[in-house]
Amino acid sequence: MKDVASAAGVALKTVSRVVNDEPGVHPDTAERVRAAIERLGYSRNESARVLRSGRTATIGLVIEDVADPFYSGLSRAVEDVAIEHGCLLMSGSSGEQPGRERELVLAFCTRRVDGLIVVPAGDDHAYLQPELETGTPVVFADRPPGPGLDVDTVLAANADGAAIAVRHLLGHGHRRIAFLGDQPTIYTAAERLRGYREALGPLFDERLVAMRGAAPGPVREELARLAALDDPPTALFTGNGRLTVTVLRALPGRQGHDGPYEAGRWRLPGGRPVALVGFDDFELADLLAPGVTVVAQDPAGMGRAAAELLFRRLGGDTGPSGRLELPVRLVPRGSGELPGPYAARA
Amino acid sequence: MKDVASAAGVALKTVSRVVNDEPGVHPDTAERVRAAIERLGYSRNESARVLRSGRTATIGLVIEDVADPFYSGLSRAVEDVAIEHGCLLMSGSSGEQPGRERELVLAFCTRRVDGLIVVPAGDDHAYLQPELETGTPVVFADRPPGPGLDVDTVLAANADGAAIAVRHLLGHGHRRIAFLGDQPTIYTAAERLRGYREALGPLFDERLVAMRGAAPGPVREELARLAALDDPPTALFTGNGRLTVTVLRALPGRQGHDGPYEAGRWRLPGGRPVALVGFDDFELADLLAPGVTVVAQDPAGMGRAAAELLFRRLGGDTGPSGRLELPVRLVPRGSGELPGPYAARA
DNA sequence: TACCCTCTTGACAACGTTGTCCACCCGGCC
DNA sequence: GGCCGGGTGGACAACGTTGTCAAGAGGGTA
Repeated sequence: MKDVASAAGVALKTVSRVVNDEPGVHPDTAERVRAAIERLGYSRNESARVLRSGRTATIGLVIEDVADPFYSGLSRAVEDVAIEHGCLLMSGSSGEQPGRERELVLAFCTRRVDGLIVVPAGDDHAYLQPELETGTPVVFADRPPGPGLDVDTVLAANADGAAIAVRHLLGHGHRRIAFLGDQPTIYTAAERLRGYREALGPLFDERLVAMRGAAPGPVREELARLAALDDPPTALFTGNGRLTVTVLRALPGRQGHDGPYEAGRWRLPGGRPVALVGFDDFELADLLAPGVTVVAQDPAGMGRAAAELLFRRLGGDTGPSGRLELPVRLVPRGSGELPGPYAARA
Repeated sequence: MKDVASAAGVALKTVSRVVNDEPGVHPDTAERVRAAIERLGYSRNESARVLRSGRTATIGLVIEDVADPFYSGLSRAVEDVAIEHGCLLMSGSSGEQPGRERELVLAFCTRRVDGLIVVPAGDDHAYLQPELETGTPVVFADRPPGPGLDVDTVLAANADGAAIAVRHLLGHGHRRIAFLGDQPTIYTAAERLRGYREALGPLFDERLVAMRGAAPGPVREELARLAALDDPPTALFTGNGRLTVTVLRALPGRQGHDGPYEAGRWRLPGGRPVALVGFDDFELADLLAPGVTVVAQDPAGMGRAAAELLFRRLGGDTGPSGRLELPVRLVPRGSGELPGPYAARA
């Protein structure tokens, strides 16, 4: 900027004024300055600007994993809203590790992001308190903050969605409905379990619950265990998108791999047909045979809602913090409509 | 930092030394300073640090769309390498618009990222020249830079991969092999077309080429056109992951939707069975019926390679810029092994 | 005791920008 | 002619950090 000033034969401050479109500069002078800027290929040093003004025009986003379609959809929506507000996005994946979540958040804070959107991995967020006190707005998405932290939060209707899935299966004549979910320490998994349990009421049977995560090994083991029960499930409810896919891979009745079974329905190990409803939609769910019935969340909607809340705060809204619960939607595609033993005759 | 200094009863510089683990501070003093830092909840202002040192410990990534699994996989790999080097990632989606690509790159530059990885949308990158001259290293990924720009580049073996796919289909007795690709203005699409054409040699027929992008409408139209030819294709080669999925959705012979056709093979509109090989792997390709044979790229490998090149430059490597071509891999799953009319008898 | 050396600490300038305040020029008015 | 006010431009400090350099303390040696 100094160079531009001397090249244009004006003072430093005049260049600053031109760059910031401030009033009080003669058009001719401004033109001379702009020419010098062009000639020297000058670009303002944002760090110095931040140092003075405190605004980075950058927001931070912490998610579990960009490579998970749920979070990449959310990411994209946040980015779009950020761009609308002239902001850029820094993002990081915590990989479900509380330590990494914390490191990312603090790294964003030292870089003085204007605001933060966090999908928490841990449940202790005391480390965020000082940042909140310095006035950095934070919005939690998908999972609520740990105790004692008072921030805006955007959640999906987890328990509701699970109940919808279970009632759908009950309505098709199923009474033995298994739940395969993520570790119950994860908020969304616990909530979905709660919805599942409440919707089942007295039909709830602990032996039909398997919450050992989405790794193929444990999923296979749990499916084998469920299939070997005296009174095995006639329907499965899977607790998230990754789990649904892992389960589908582990079921023997799938197309082109099924050996003795005819195509067109999913089966437990051993061969009994089984109905299936998954939480979370996923691409190609409609192309499988049969199509996979899901309770769909809207990741982009969640990202947009969180980002809009954040920018409302950045715009100066100091009202009490709120909690938003986004609705979910049942998408019937065939796998959840397989009639169970108690189905009403047509 | 000033507050910390006075709280600990030392000079500013001493605090700076402690914060940066510089030698020459008495352990007792350092302990006192650390206590004060803890007590005041101090965190270094990275902007000021950048202003002095010039390093932001941040790199920028411009891709087409984070929500596309190819790019989100690439993103994640870049992020992992960045974290290993103590860097954070800023990323943005250009949405295939050259103007947006440019804006993102320049926005990253004014924020003084240490380096950039770019999947270009446009083919004029003259605007990058000044940044290169100021010493910001740039790596192009997936597509090469426009003319005149001398930077490291990581590409997939696009033409090779297409040729592999075509030879695979030829080997199974197909002679009429159609190509459905993205707009030929996109580098990867053009390269794949080239590989397809070269592998077909005299069998190449312009009428079997459809390059109108991945939108469902045009894809459906092109499939209808191909099916109506006098000499219709017996095999399809699709030019990228999104296209493969769009084509699968548009084919009538799919499971649970097919009416008169038996399951287990893909069919053209009208009912003729058709073999299919796609460029790019995608999740669940193995669960479809039949499984979709693909030529798989490695998005994470590409991200890692690009990031490692970038950090080599940041580490001071000033050698001539290079071009890396990553191999691709044929994954047979059934759809590409359907025998064509010229298949050798068993 | 004088000297030198090392270890620790501090004062100060500088990074590039913006906010504050002041100086100047010009025309019009009393 | 003196004064005022608006329009323009510039000098300077400040943001929070780090690099440079020098000063002081303490110990060993001549």
